[in-house]
Amino acid sequence: MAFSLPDFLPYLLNQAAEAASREFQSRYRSRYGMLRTEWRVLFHLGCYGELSAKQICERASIHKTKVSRAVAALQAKRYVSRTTDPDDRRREVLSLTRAGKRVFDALQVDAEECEAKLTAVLTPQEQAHLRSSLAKLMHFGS
Amino acid sequence: MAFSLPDFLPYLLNQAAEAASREFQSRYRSRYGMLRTEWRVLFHLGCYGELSAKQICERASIHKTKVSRAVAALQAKRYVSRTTDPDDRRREVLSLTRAGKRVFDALQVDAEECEAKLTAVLTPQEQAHLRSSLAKLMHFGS
DNA sequence: CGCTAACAGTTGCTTTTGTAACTAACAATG
DNA sequence: CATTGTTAGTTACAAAAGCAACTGTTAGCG
Repeated sequence: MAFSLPDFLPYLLNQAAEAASREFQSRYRSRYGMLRTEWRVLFHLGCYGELSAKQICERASIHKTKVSRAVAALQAKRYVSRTTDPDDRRREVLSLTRAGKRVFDALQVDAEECEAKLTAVLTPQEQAHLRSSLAKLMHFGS
Repeated sequence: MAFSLPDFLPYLLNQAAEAASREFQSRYRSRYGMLRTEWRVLFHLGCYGELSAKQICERASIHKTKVSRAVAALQAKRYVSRTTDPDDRRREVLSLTRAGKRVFDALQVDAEECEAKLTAVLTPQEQAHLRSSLAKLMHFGS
């Protein structure tokens, strides 16, 4: 039986992911000069509150050097502040500054618009199925 | 209403795509020293026969510089050969060498194994829905 | 305690990607 | 046919990612 590239899940997933990302990317990039890892870190802090770099790495499965540099960039933009955890001085607790919260709020609106555009091509049932399947695949290797 | 990061499609899609890619990546990387764009180019030629770089760019929506470099790398590995199209001497027609075909055949087996592992976490119906939704999202911006 | 191992995070160096400018070939217009 | 514009593909330079080695801190164990 012939192999079909457009049915190969890693390929299909990647194509869909890139198409979806492009839409949102234009917003955080042009307006705030942020990189992909940067908005992710910002959103993690915005959605879940204070976290250490390590916790972000685990939740998002991003490598620690990427997070480290994203945090440094966000700190340079004054969106994120850090304090050393007094109970474990290796740990740096990250949180959004007021400016960071404002940017998060603004990008949240963009994200919702983007989500609306994407989900518009799917029925509510398709959306539910998609999310459920993606969630299963996401935790694949772990 | 609170924004939920794990329900945000660009994020969810990306996480799932990366998880799925990791599985296959280990194979083409360790065994053939190939990069992501390289296996894609190889598979395009393997699945569809002779193509120009431009055609691969369009089909896979990969930037032309990435394809250019992937083709150069595949040519250096003697997996791909090129001939100038006599009807349009700007055009370079690419095709797999015998060695390239062998590698393609081997990787096809790996791809099918990988696909099987991934689809194992989904029912046949879920798979069908997933593919259909991904296909819709894939052609989003175009 | 003192020693070793593990951990959080950073930095330096290499590889890969992105962007823009380039070459070479064709096409259209006057 | 000259000139201007367009296309296929490459290359040079800058930005970003990956990897390994490093610092500083905590934890375990003799």
